Amino acid sequence: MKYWLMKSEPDCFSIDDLKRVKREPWDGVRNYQVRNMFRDEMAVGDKAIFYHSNAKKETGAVGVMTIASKAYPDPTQFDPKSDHPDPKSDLDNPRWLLVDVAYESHFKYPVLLSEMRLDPKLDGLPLLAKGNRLSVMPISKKHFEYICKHGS
DNA sequence: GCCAACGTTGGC
DNA sequence: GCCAACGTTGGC
Repeated sequence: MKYWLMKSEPDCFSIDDLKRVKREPWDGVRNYQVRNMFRDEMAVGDKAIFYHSNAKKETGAVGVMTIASKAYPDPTQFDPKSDHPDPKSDLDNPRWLLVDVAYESHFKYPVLLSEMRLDPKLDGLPLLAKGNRLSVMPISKKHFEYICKHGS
Protein backbone atom coordinates (compact mmCIF):
# COMPACT_ATOMS: atom_id res chain seq x y z
CA MET A 1 0.00 0.00 0.00
CA LYS A 2 1.20 3.50 -0.80
CA TYR A 3 0.77 6.69 1.15
CA TRP A 4 0.07 10.13 -0.26
CA LEU A 5 -0.46 13.74 0.65
CA MET A 6 -3.04 15.68 -1.33
CA LYS A 7 -3.59 19.41 -1.17
CA SER A 8 -6.79 21.33 -1.52
CA GLU A 9 -7.64 24.91 -0.77
CA PRO A 10 -10.30 24.76 1.94
CA ASP A 11 -12.17 27.69 0.36
CA CYS A 12 -12.52 25.50 -2.69
CA PHE A 13 -12.95 22.04 -1.20
CA SER A 14 -12.26 21.27 2.46
CA ILE A 15 -12.15 18.11 4.50
CA ASP A 16 -15.51 19.11 5.95
CA ASP A 17 -16.90 19.13 2.43
CA LEU A 18 -15.46 15.66 1.89
CA LYS A 19 -16.97 14.42 5.13
CA ARG A 20 -20.36 15.69 4.01
CA VAL A 21 -20.28 14.04 0.58
CA LYS A 22 -18.26 10.99 1.76
CA ARG A 23 -16.71 10.42 -1.66
CA GLU A 24 -15.55 12.83 -4.34
CA PRO A 25 -13.75 12.88 -7.69
CA TRP A 26 -10.47 14.73 -7.14
CA ASP A 27 -10.83 16.83 -10.26
CA GLY A 28 -9.04 19.84 -11.67
CA VAL A 29 -5.49 18.49 -11.57
CA ARG A 30 -3.62 19.88 -14.56
CA ASN A 31 -0.09 18.73 -13.88
CA TYR A 32 1.57 15.92 -15.81
CA GLN A 33 3.52 14.53 -12.89
CA VAL A 34 0.38 14.19 -10.83
CA ARG A 35 -1.52 12.78 -13.80
CA ASN A 36 1.15 10.09 -14.13
CA MET A 37 0.98 9.29 -10.42
CA PHE A 38 -2.78 8.88 -10.66
CA ARG A 39 -2.35 6.62 -13.66
CA ASP A 40 0.68 4.56 -12.71
CA GLU A 41 1.14 4.52 -8.98
CA MET A 42 -2.09 4.99 -7.09
CA ALA A 43 -4.18 2.00 -6.15
CA VAL A 44 -7.58 1.59 -4.57
CA GLY A 45 -7.11 1.41 -0.82
CA ASP A 46 -4.06 3.65 -0.66
CA LYS A 47 -4.19 6.19 2.15
CA ALA A 48 -3.80 9.93 1.72
CA ILE A 49 -3.41 12.83 4.08
CA PHE A 50 -5.79 15.67 3.34
CA TYR A 51 -3.83 18.92 3.42
CA HIS A 52 -5.35 22.40 3.50
CA SER A 53 -3.24 24.73 1.41
CA ASN A 54 -3.56 28.49 1.22
CA ALA A 55 -5.81 28.39 4.25
CA LYS A 56 -6.77 31.61 5.95
CA LYS A 57 -6.60 30.01 9.36
CA GLU A 58 -4.67 26.80 9.54
CA THR A 59 -2.48 25.62 6.72
CA GLY A 60 -1.63 22.00 7.38
CA ALA A 61 -2.66 18.36 7.48
CA VAL A 62 -6.23 17.92 8.66
CA GLY A 63 -7.24 14.30 8.18
CA VAL A 64 -7.09 11.06 6.26
CA MET A 65 -8.85 9.74 3.20
CA THR A 66 -8.71 6.61 1.07
CA ILE A 67 -8.15 6.30 -2.65
CA ALA A 68 -11.47 4.91 -3.83
CA SER A 69 -11.09 4.39 -7.58
CA LYS A 70 -8.58 3.83 -10.30
CA ALA A 71 -7.62 6.77 -12.47
CA TYR A 72 -10.19 7.80 -15.07
CA PRO A 73 -10.65 10.82 -17.33
CA ASP A 74 -11.44 14.08 -15.57
CA PRO A 75 -14.73 15.24 -17.12
CA THR A 76 -14.11 18.86 -16.19
CA GLN A 77 -11.42 19.15 -18.88
CA PHE A 78 -14.17 18.97 -21.51
CA ASP A 79 -16.53 21.36 -19.77
CA PRO A 80 -16.03 24.93 -20.98
CA LYS A 81 -17.77 26.17 -17.86
CA SER A 82 -15.46 24.36 -15.46
CA ASP A 83 -12.55 26.06 -13.75
CA HIS A 84 -9.96 24.32 -15.88
CA PRO A 85 -11.26 23.45 -19.33
CA ASP A 86 -8.62 22.13 -21.73
CA PRO A 87 -9.67 22.69 -25.33
CA LYS A 88 -6.61 20.77 -26.52
CA SER A 89 -7.60 17.58 -24.77
CA ASP A 90 -9.01 14.86 -27.00
CA LEU A 91 -12.18 13.00 -26.02
CA ASP A 92 -10.71 9.76 -27.35
CA ASN A 93 -7.40 10.29 -25.61
CA PRO A 94 -8.02 12.52 -22.60
CA ARG A 95 -5.06 14.39 -21.27
CA TRP A 96 -6.18 14.70 -17.63
CA LEU A 97 -7.16 12.02 -15.16
CA LEU A 98 -8.51 11.93 -11.63
CA VAL A 99 -9.20 9.44 -8.86
CA ASP A 100 -12.07 9.27 -6.44
CA VAL A 101 -11.27 9.76 -2.78
CA ALA A 102 -13.33 8.67 0.23
CA TYR A 103 -13.47 10.33 3.61
CA GLU A 104 -11.90 8.46 6.46
CA SER A 105 -11.27 10.74 9.43
CA HIS A 106 -10.53 14.17 10.77
CA PHE A 107 -7.46 14.68 12.89
CA LYS A 108 -8.37 15.80 16.36
CA TYR A 109 -5.79 18.57 15.94
CA PRO A 110 -4.60 19.93 12.61
CA VAL A 111 -0.89 19.36 12.07
CA LEU A 112 0.27 22.76 10.94
CA LEU A 113 2.80 23.39 8.23
CA SER A 114 4.74 25.59 10.62
CA GLU A 115 5.07 22.71 13.11
CA MET A 116 6.01 20.22 10.43
CA ARG A 117 8.81 22.46 9.22
CA LEU A 118 10.36 22.49 12.67
CA ASP A 119 10.10 18.75 13.25
CA PRO A 120 13.30 16.83 12.48
CA LYS A 121 11.24 13.64 12.27
CA LEU A 122 9.73 14.98 9.08
CA ASP A 123 13.00 15.67 7.32
CA GLY A 124 12.67 14.59 3.73
CA LEU A 125 8.91 15.02 3.56
CA PRO A 126 8.44 16.27 -0.01
CA LEU A 127 5.85 18.78 1.15
CA LEU A 128 8.63 20.66 2.93
CA ALA A 129 11.07 20.68 0.04
CA LYS A 130 11.85 24.13 -1.22
CA GLY A 131 9.82 25.07 -4.23
CA ASN A 132 7.73 21.92 -4.26
CA ARG A 133 4.46 22.82 -5.89
CA LEU A 134 2.98 19.41 -6.49
CA SER A 135 -0.58 19.17 -5.26
CA VAL A 136 -0.29 15.40 -4.86
CA MET A 137 2.84 13.64 -3.65
CA PRO A 138 3.91 10.26 -2.32
CA ILE A 139 5.07 10.16 1.29
CA SER A 140 6.70 7.41 3.33
CA LYS A 141 4.72 5.17 5.63
CA LYS A 142 6.79 6.48 8.51
CA HIS A 143 5.91 10.09 7.76
CA PHE A 144 2.29 9.20 7.21
CA GLU A 145 2.00 7.46 10.54
CA TYR A 146 3.93 10.15 12.34
CA ILE A 147 1.64 12.89 11.07
CA CYS A 148 -1.43 10.85 11.98
CA LYS A 149 -0.11 10.28 15.46
CA HIS A 150 0.53 13.97 15.87
CA GLY A 151 -2.97 14.85 14.86
CA SER A 152 -4.61 12.47 17.28
C1' DG B 1 -1.46 41.67 -1.98
C1' DC B 2 3.29 40.29 -2.66
C1' DC B 3 6.55 37.46 -4.47
C1' DA B 4 9.63 33.25 -5.02
C1' DA B 5 9.71 29.23 -7.43
C1' DC B 6 8.34 26.43 -10.80
C1' DG B 7 5.82 24.58 -15.13
C1' DT B 8 4.29 25.51 -19.74
C1' DT B 9 4.17 27.77 -24.12
C1' DG B 10 5.77 29.31 -28.28
C1' DG B 11 9.09 31.80 -31.24
C1' DC B 12 13.31 31.04 -33.27
C1' DG C 1 16.67 22.36 -28.40
C1' DC C 2 16.98 26.90 -26.20
C1' DC C 3 15.04 30.31 -23.55
C1' DA C 4 12.13 34.43 -22.57
C1' DA C 5 7.65 35.41 -21.33
C1' DC C 6 3.89 34.21 -19.03
C1' DG C 7 0.73 31.81 -15.78
C1' DT C 8 0.12 29.34 -11.49
C1' DT C 9 0.96 27.76 -6.84
C1' DG C 10 1.00 28.68 -2.33
C1' DG C 11 3.30 30.65 1.87
C1' DC C 12 3.42 34.75 4.22
